[in-house]
Amino acid sequence: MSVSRPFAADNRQPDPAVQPMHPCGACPVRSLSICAALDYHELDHLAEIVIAKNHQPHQTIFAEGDEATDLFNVTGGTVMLYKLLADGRRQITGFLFGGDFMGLSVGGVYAYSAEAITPVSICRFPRKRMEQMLDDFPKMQRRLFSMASNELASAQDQMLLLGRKTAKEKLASFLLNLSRRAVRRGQPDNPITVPMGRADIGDYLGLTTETVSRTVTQLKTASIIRLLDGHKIQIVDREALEDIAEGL
Amino acid sequence: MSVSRPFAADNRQPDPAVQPMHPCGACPVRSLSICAALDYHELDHLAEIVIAKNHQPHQTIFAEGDEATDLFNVTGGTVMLYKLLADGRRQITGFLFGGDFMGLSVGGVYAYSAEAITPVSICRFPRKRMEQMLDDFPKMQRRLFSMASNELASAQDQMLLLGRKTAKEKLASFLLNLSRRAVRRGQPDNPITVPMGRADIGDYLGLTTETVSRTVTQLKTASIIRLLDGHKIQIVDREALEDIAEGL
DNA sequence: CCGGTTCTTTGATCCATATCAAGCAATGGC
DNA sequence: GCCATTGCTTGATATGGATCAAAGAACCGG
Repeated sequence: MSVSRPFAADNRQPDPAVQPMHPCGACPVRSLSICAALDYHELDHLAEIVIAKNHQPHQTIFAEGDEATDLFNVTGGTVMLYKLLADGRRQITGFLFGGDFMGLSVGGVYAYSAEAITPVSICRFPRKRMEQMLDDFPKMQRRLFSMASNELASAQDQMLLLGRKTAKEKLASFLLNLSRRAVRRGQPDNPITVPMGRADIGDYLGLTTETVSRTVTQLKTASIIRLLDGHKIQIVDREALEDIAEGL
Repeated sequence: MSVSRPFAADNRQPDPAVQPMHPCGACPVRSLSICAALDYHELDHLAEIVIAKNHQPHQTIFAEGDEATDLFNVTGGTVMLYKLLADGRRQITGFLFGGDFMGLSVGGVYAYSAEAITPVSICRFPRKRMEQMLDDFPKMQRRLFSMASNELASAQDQMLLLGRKTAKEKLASFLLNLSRRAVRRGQPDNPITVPMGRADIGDYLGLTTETVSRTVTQLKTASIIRLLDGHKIQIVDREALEDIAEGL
């Protein structure tokens, strides 16, 4: 790893008494998040402005239209971002896991709501102080830009999915995405943990609960996946799933 | 205007013999694009690396999967960005007009294809030299980030549209977006110019050509819009259109 | 461990939009 | 200015997924 990690390097345990300002040093998702742009020293500055918080399932973290005072980094658990129409129709625009960030705003207000699906731990960075940091650490600015670019690319994939894929193709794509993202977090690619319910999956894929359920059953019956206990799904035939996801 | 423009200020015409390196100085969309971050002096550096090009309708500017060597800025005309599935199903992820930029990449290759719809003029910035500039001019980095953030927000709006809106709501949203974007370019908000065909609109909204056509007819019959010559549509009842777009 | 709540699955039916099929209108090359 | 091509509209029919309905299955608080 190119980032220096003195405490790991000399095999000492970080001592909380010596490092009271380093909650970030031990962060399990640092290498995935905005913070990966900073070395151990620069992390000090970040640690000074960060507020760590936990949220319970169904708790709203911020709502669409709220004044966008903070940027957030998910460090554990699953969060969903969504937008609503006046009559309650909902589109989930993304599921966030450890290492993902959220809170980009346009015109000073959040463009979507964020709600915890599982118990969630989150780092909150006051936007103003964060912007100051971005000026001081261009590396961080780049990192944020690169993460936004990635988000944009996956938003475009999602448009293709929503606009042009069938229910089966949507579900296959979704499961494979969960698998790929699990790998990025250092988790096994199989079986995958699916912490969100059928209704949430539906609102993410532009389907109803019932169609999600039926389509899961189809893939199960075709022996492409297997449902396990504890919100887990085993991918039995990944190649078949990939073919379906690409519309082959 | 806060950006200094010496030649405008003293009422002299820019002399091409004296200003051969200032194609950007006279750019009609400068205030909308990446370049807005730069003052007249800094623009010199940009002008040095820029390559201006024109493209004819149906011409591909770059293709999904191509090595992402450049960033682009549309200065005139209409461009579409799209992704394809193996069997030819297409999702248009965006229409670009003067001032819009494109070419963000992930993993070194373009994530979508870009094709001219009308005759188009484009500024092309070699990525490598552009990145150098971003380091030298943090303002520009910020500008790019802010533009990417806006793109992300409208991508999320589009997900809501694709996943949860009806054909009528989709079309109403589309027409209003065209109108709002025309205003940003200093054009009248009404009537709007709709340079793309029904098939392209369909592939943008997740509908077929026929459904787009039928839905346009519906709005026309309801006297909410009127079709004019030259790919123009007049919005007759904007409030009704807005209500439809929001699902009211 | 029990009863209530919530989530998931399955079934029957419906409908918005896709698909298939022409006819019609605009556009462009010669 | 005419024909060929392409794009747009309209009509008839089909269908994937929505909706309505209800029976399991998992979960949870006491």
